Amino acid sequence: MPRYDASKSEPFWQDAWARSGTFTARRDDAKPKYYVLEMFPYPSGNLHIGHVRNYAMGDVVARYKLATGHAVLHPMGWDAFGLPAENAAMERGIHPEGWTRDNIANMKAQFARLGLSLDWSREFATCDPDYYGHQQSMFIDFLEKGLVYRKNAVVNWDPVDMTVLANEQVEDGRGWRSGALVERRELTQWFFKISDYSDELLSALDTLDNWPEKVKTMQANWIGKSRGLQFAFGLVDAPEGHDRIEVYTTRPDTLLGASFVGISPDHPLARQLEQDNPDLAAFSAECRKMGTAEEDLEKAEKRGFDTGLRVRHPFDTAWELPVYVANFILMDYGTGAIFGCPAHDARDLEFARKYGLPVVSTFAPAKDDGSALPEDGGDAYVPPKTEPVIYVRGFAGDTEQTGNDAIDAAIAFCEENGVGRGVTKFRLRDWGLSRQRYWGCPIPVVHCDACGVVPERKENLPVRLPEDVSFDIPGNPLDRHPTWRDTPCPACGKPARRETDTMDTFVDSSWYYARFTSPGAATPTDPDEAAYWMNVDQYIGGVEHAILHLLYSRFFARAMNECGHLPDKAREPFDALFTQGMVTHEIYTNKLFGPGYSGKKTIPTNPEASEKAWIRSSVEKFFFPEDVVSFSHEGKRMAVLKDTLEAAGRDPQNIEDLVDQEREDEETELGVLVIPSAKMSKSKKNVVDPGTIIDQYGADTARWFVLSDSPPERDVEWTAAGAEAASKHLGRVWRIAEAASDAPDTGKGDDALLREMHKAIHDVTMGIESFGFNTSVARLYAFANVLQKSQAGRAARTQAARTMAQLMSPMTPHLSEEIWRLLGGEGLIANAPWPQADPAMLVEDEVTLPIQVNGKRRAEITVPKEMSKEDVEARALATDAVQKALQGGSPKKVIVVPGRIVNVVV
RNA sequence: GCGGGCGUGAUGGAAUGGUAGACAUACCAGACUUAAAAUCUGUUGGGGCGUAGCCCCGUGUGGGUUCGAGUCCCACCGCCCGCACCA
Repeated sequence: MPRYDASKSEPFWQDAWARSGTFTARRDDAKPKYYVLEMFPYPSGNLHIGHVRNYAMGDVVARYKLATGHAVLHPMGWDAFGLPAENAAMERGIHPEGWTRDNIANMKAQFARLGLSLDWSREFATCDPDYYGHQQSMFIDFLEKGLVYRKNAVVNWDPVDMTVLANEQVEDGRGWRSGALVERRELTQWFFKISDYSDELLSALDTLDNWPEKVKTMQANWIGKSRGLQFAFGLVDAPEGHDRIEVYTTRPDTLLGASFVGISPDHPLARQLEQDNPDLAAFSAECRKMGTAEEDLEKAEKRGFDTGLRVRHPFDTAWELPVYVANFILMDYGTGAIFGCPAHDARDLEFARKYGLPVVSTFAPAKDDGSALPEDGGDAYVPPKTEPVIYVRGFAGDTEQTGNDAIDAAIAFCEENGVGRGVTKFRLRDWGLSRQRYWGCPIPVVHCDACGVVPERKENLPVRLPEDVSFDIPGNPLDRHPTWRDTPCPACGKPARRETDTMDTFVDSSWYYARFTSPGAATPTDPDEAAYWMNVDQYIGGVEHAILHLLYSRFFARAMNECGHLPDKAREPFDALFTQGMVTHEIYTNKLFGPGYSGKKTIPTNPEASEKAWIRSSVEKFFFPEDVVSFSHEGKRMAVLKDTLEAAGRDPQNIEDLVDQEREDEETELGVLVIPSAKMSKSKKNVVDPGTIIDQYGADTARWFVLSDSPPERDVEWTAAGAEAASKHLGRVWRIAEAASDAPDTGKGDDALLREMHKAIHDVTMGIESFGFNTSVARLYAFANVLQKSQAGRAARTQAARTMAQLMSPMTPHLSEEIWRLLGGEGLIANAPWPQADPAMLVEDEVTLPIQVNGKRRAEITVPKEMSKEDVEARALATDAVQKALQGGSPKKVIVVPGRIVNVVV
């Protein structure tokens, strides 16, 4: 028999599947339907090994569901709009569409080699005018339903490139290309009214039983429902038009600890004051010279500007508080104004200490643990709201109560006394969808001097992107494209201008799952097909999408439902969600100047060496795996450059030579630092190309590797050794199958093998059902070990080997088909029904119980499975170890957990 | 900064609150071979002792709950992900 040759087998079976149409989704009312979807990729040009892991997982589910008698929908497409295409266009003078289409073609060819059970007849890209045309028509539907509106919002503005920057294009407050300091600028932009659904999006999380808890928690925190008090501080000597400052607080119980009022630089009062206060104007301008990312604001040093204005405390009009304009207060949150209570908020405390403002505790720990109060230099005291505390300056409710009770009491008190009202607010902001870019879905509205903002007529959709554009001038090409931009008003027919903003790419990915149910429909969805295929039974993707993509999709499904594009049951579109971990790979970086050097970039003491190091680092911050020799020494991963090793005449095979080289490099500061488990990226030179792996070992090996070892939700480290091991095992499986087929026809059975087979069926099935692919793989290793050693005759071993092939088929479909054919399986293994475990074969007659004495294992006994608790206890007490421990006395307590353990307490 | 997660042998990891280390990698030893590769077999958490056996320690660190904790609770340390214009 020839060795198994993946390079011949894999294309053969891929062709066989395609010809038989095995993976074409078909409605079949005799079967339950199953819709499995993996997050579609951005067509960056190359599939990376992380994609392989994502799609291999989805494929296991899809193939398993097919084998268990489901009508399976398993589609694939392309999330094709986005910034990288425009960046490529600018850098290389090419067109974003050409670049994108080329990348799609490349990646589709790479997909084909993986042997995934995808229904390619449903493929589309979000940059297809057909797809984005339907998106435009839904935008108009949403507009009619009042789910879209316009308002001002700030963007990152690059004053040199005269363009809007994405957050990722801002580095240390500067534009990534121009290096200019970024400014915040207000533009009128389109928003989806996702905030209308805040409560529903939050409460419906409870119905998502098959979503990871962590994702639901993250979404709940993001939506951020809070109950608080909204009230106003009256201004002393109020300037024109501003007699009060509205604030919202979630901690009204700390009102008597207030020491200042802070307002956003964008607050109307701040804006008015800066008119005739140049210092304040300068301060506010400084605040606006910051990126829009929340992270930047939060990390920035807290700064304020004393306006000189004062407000009266609502409980005591003689008590006045200063009003600051502060850089950490966002106009978008609450009312754009807060009161600061330094004793119970770390940020307010930092601010108060900086500006010498009073710090007054309103409550203290119920149990004095000796730590200093905030007014005595201690940390801000912010206990969980469920913890009882002593109110030293409370004004409502009991002296000792929880934060929650005190807040309720405070709101009630304030309402009774007419100081304010209790309100529920959400952190969730409306979804700004406008992007000042070319490569996205055009927003289908027209601006007319006479009629205002008018939606495009549906019969004119899609509003196609013009193809004749160039990227040699900064800014959005749509803005300067007169023949595209100038268009008659759909309402009055007079000359008007198209909206030149395009949509956020999150819009594209918020409904693709629905389009897959009827990709050719003349409307966004075909109601009948959507009713059949929705919901997505299993959605699989990266945890990095835990909040935005999934929240936006949940919103979109609701909005689509209200416009008649999705059935009621699809308002919550993903029944089950699985978030898989990344595939990582260690990186080899320059010790002195690479990242991860603990941030301590020490000044080198040896000037000559440092210069060399600098020269190298300016050329290479990272090294390719093939340019280094990596090794482990005293539990540390180390690496040296092949070049330096060779120059020094050292042997790369000799560990001592390697260690010597490493020491020497240390002294000359030319060392290579190994950082394990780094996210793959081109710039870090640690990307593993699936193509290379498939060339070397075949797709089955790549698939088997990414599914083995690590639990799917956790990151997996790509190692050459791991891939090698996967390949070896698949070779062994093939030899086991051959041996079974060649075994003498003795008719000899093997009871142990049969039991192992049924256990394997059970455990592998459980593993797949519960996304424990790594444990399924481990079980298959164990089964292979037993089968390999079996002395049974041909029939028994063939049956076992065929079952093994079936159990492996969702993971290694090509090899499994080959074995299936070798062992006389009927038709394609992909169509064969999933094997069933016989429950009778799973139970053991006897169990071995560990005997513990005071929780430590001291002996074990083997007893019949059905033995009574009393008998087990007697047997356990009779063991030497227990007798020894008892020393003639009697046990204090004996715990018998049937079938599990016996614990004797002495 | 805020929110979420993770931490177990040399390595990836397994373990409904019930024998920690399944399965695999790596290493070592053996078989086969002129040799190597491939393949097959076996050993391997650390330490100790009176070494057919037994004892002690051990799941990032420190506490706690429990007859019993890798698992639950609290605090800390380290790493990873998200933070609304990357996708």
